[in-house]
Amino acid sequence: MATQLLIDGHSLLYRAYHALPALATTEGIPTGAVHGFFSMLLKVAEAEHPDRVVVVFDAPAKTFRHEQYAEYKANRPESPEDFRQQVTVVQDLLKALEIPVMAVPGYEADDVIGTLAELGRQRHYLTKIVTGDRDLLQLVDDGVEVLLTSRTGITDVDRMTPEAVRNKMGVEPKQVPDLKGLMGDASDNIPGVAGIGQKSALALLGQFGTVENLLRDLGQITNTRWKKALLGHESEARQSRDLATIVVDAPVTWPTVEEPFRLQSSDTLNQLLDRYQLVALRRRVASADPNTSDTPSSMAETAPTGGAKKTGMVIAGQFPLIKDRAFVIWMDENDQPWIMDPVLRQYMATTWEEISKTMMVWAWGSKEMMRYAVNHGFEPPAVMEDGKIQAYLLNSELSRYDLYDIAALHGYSMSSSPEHVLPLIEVLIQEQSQSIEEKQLRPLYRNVEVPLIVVLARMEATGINVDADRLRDLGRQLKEAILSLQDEIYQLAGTTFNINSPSQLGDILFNKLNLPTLKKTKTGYSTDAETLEELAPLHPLVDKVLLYRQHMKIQGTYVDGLLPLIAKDGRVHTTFHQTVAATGRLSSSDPNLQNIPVRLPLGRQVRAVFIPSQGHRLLAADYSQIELRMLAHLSGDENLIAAFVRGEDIHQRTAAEIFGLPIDQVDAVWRNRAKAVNFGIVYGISDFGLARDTGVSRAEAKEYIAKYFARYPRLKEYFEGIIQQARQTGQVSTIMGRIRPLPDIHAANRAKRQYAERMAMNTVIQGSAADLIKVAMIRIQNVADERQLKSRMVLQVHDELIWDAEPSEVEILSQEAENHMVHALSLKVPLVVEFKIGDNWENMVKWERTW
DNA sequence: AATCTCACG
DNA sequence: ACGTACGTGAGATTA
Repeated sequence: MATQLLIDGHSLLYRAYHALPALATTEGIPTGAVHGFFSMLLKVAEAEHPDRVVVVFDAPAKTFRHEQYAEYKANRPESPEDFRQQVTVVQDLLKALEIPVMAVPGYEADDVIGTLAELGRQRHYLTKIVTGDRDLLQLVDDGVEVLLTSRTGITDVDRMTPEAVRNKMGVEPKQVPDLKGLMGDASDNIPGVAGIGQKSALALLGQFGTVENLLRDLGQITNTRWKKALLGHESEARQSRDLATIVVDAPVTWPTVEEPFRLQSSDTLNQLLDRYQLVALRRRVASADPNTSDTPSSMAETAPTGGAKKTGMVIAGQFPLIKDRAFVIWMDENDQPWIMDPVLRQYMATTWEEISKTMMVWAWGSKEMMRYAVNHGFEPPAVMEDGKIQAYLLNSELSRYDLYDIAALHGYSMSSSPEHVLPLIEVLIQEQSQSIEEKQLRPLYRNVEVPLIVVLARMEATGINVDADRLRDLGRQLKEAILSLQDEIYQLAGTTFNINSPSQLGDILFNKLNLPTLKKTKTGYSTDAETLEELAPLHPLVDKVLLYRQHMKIQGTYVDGLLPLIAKDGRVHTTFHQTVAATGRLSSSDPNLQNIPVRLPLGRQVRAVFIPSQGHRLLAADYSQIELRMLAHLSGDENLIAAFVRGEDIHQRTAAEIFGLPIDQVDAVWRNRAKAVNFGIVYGISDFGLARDTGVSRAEAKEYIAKYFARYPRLKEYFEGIIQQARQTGQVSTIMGRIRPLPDIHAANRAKRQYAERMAMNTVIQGSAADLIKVAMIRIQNVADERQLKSRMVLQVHDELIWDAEPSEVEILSQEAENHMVHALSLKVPLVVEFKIGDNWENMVKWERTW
């Protein structure tokens, strides 16, 4: 059976117009919708193999079959100028492609399509109608399908057969006008019957079948509300139905078309394609026609300016990559995507749907692109490979993982011209994949780091709500306090000076006031908080400076720093960095939301400006003692494991063990010392550091450490083993096999060497904890998606996750979160997660599930 | 650009 | 006799 494809031109072009970025030629002629239109048309044509293709537009005439329709046209806001320009471009191109364009004065495109379908039926054609307009569903029958463009995009269609229409609309195709006649259709300006909505209309049609039957048997309606709505409004129902009814006998002649349909090159066409710089289409035409060369004529280059080097990504049709079906997407500094054919050095249009559904994505830094997709309501493309992540996993010590830096490491010195980007990314990913395999990093890469990218992109896109008024108010209070502190300091110093300048402050403290110098820096004497606290009893100015510094810190970093980063949606959208911390942790910047003050009341006021979305609550989940638990597991120390299995207060237990006290005689002082020892253990302990932090003598600190290791012998062996491993292999690895090179482990300089040893010990602990929470984040997000929760994960602070939570979801969300946090990895110690909830990030209180 | 200081885990 | 707690990011000053 022969097939005709009928394209609802206006509907399709309008969809393309909205689905695509506003691309334009170098002369500024808009072409985004044109790209999308033909991308769609050709895709459907390829899939459906039609014998003939006809595109139908509304005629530019003023008279329409229905006056009301003319009114609707007249009332409709003028379509944007850049849209109307593209209608002309599309029509010119269709003409050049020898695809007939039909428009009948006085008739809507729908009527022309309906009539062509009818003419097709008489000629035994199968008709396929491409549109986004559901009115056309009334034409569906055994010989007519509607390919309905989906709501999200333009290259995907729903195939509407009679059965599909019944499922989607709840009525037979023929009943669509009756349905609209009753319920109306706001988008088409069809009034319907007041008081009858979709549910009522479906129920009535279910009983009576048609509007005519319904109006004839009004007496049979039992529902008084419906009866009242219909009585006396019969004419409205009929008129609305007629408005919605597509005519199938418009004065249309069966167009003459070359059969079967195929793309065909011509001089006219090529000139148009060149003029509008439609490279993608030109290539498709060229590849469809063996007689034409594939070389474009003069094509101006339209490159974005600067900043484009930051993140690129490759999208390819198959593996290995085939260059003519690959695109590069640059995310520029404004987070705008530039889709480019790297071979032709030409920017072009394709759709995110096309990328997601049909392309295998290879990327160099894909998170920005995903964040863009999320922000614009597109399904973020599933990334197969991200070379930047690979490079980081292979050597987490570097400070940058920009494409050209890594290329240089691999011995490639490429110019940064666009056509080099694709092969460069391709070859680097291939080379790095090999190394990932060799270093046994594949599970970490494939199961953790790559799936995490989209989780982070979504967290960034979501952002966290901020009470900007409260933040500004805090700023005003701080400003006042700072001015008065400044005054007091100048009074006490007997002079004005820049308190923010360590050298000027040092001059006042150490020369003018003759306070003792306790600690040196590279450039002079230290004035840090630790030093000032020691000096405080000696002069009243010192405390004022400490207080001034606290206020200044809050004002500068958190108030003035944060305010300009509040986006139009009233939220701050941090960037999570996945390739920065050498241990495998995430970091956060612009703003850094992982160091919002919490310890002091003054700083906590900043925390209070972070609030949930309207009607939501903030929910936080903290791992308890995650690093010590991880250490207990990794070392296998029975004593430490037992303490966690018994659910003891670990600092209290440590105090009892190393200070030889009965557990119930451990007071706050001993507990705090033990806590410092535990921190020290995690950091790679030294007696000096411990002494400094606890205030005890260095000799005493040394004794604590000795006792600690005596009580936890396996732990000492474990650390020794880690350092041995570092010496032998030059690296250490975490619980999931993340590696950190430690080149300084053999340094001649002892300080450097010891530093590397502390890094070795700390990295396995910190890095393994980072592995753990990443796994949890991915699983929690997957479950939240499956359950279609409205709650959104918004922050990760190393051992803590925070959600902007829909109140009714808190129970289930916390249950899933706890489950996946506690079971992310199977350890020899139990993991414990504590929940808090609140109306801002400061006032959160412990929360326990009721079931 | 480097240094100092300080916020977080 | 060394010179130290581990991992980050940001703002202000100084060079």
